Amino acid sequence: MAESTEFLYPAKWLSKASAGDRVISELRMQIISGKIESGTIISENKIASDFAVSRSPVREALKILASENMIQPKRMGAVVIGLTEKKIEEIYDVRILIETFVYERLVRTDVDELVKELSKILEIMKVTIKYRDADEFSNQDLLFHETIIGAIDHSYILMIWNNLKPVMESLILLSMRERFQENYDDFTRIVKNHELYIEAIKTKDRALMIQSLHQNFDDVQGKVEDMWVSQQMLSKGVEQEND
Amino acid sequence: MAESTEFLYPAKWLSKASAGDRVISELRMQIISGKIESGTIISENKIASDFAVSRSPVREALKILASENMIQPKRMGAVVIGLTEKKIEEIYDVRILIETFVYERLVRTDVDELVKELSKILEIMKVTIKYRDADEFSNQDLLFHETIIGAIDHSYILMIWNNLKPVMESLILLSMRERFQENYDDFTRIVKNHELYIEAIKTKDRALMIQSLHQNFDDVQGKVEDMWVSQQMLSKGVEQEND
DNA sequence: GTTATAATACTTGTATACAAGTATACTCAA
DNA sequence: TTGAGTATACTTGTATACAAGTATTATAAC
Repeated sequence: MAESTEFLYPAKWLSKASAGDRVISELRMQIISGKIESGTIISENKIASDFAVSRSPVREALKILASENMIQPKRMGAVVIGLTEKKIEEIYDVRILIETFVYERLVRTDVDELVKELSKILEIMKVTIKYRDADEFSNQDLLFHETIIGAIDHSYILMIWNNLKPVMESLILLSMRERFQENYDDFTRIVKNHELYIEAIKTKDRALMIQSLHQNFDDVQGKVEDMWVSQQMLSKGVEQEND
Repeated sequence: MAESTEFLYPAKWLSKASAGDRVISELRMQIISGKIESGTIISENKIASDFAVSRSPVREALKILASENMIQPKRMGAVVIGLTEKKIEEIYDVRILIETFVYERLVRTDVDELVKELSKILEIMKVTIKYRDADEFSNQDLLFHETIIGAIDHSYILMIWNNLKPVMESLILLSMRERFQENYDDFTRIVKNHELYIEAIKTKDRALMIQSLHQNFDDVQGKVEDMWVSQQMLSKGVEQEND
């Protein structure tokens, strides 16, 4: 195991978290970043000793990560799957699917409160950009979309979001950290996209919505993939087998 | 706790299952059937003693059920949520959403193999109807749709299905058991709907697909709700609070 | 060298013990 | 009767022990 003592997941987001939560979040980041290569075989005992905790919280973590398709249980141990370009595209397929669904509901309701809330989040995002806080920017970016989704009261659409969210979070964290370093100018465009998004919701202009939705995702997706591919290159990505 | 020693979940489906799996499946059935009323407060210890197992498998079960929105964790214990009419509608919203997405992919691929597979499943369904095997019919019904969804190779659409599946399974099991008793004639219509479904996939007739999809769900949904409402009446349904 | 069998070192699933925290009930004072 | 403070009986989170099963390795026979 790599000897870096650095944690990838923001420590401040784990202030009230249990050991299990820490293992889940950090392990996910290590898998998605490629620090743990796909194809690696892991076991409860191995992870437990790596993180210096007992099997109980680890067991919990592996169950979660398996449900997120980050690892695949075998008869003995589990093989790390991680993300591929294809999977990242699939994640955005689902996001477009559910956000389109949500928008169709939103046009039939009062969105004043939502628009105000989104405007607030966007302003906070601008501040995080100004102070180059990649982690908090990622947090607010996710919150922006979660707020939209939460605005329609739909427990199963929300369930999909909640299942997708952790992987998205890791992906966006890694992407934004890189872009704050390498492509700071990206953020003016991201802000503009989000403004467009709010405008589409406010005016209930379906065409504008479709446009901003795809523009937003196409932009993010391309960049996330770039980041991801380079990350994988660094850790000489291993081809996953399809059991 | 009710003194019935009868299990709601088919025992034969649990032949190779762990104690944890048994607790998950049976607990889910008891919640959805209303045997455990919504609003009930449960704890790991309580369920453990009810099922005569230790806390370890129960802990696992409650985590799963929480992710399915069947229970809601509190500071101490968890409150049983269960299903409402609204939530059942929401489940079918999502099914229509993903099956429509899947269909759009299917029209662009070779569906011969899939159509053959679906025809086989449908014939098995007919046999289970003939022999009035409600549980196996439910199994094949779910398999039918899972086969369609699995036909496009999309891990995150499949993930949504997998998240939805257990609750669907319980719901369909309860519904079909009742209909085999009370509305046996329903099944000729169900078979016809599935035939239409296969036809829509084979001919790649989008209009036919939309029609059969909604017809299928509208039919099932109405009936499931009827069943569910009457079940709830039996157990004098408790209004859930929205914490 | 090859193959069959046995020993060993893993693996997961479950039970149990303990620690730390939270709600409830009880006691005592006013 | 009411209220503050404490004791008690819960709760979850984690560590650990053990059982049963699986893969690997070593050993022995040919």
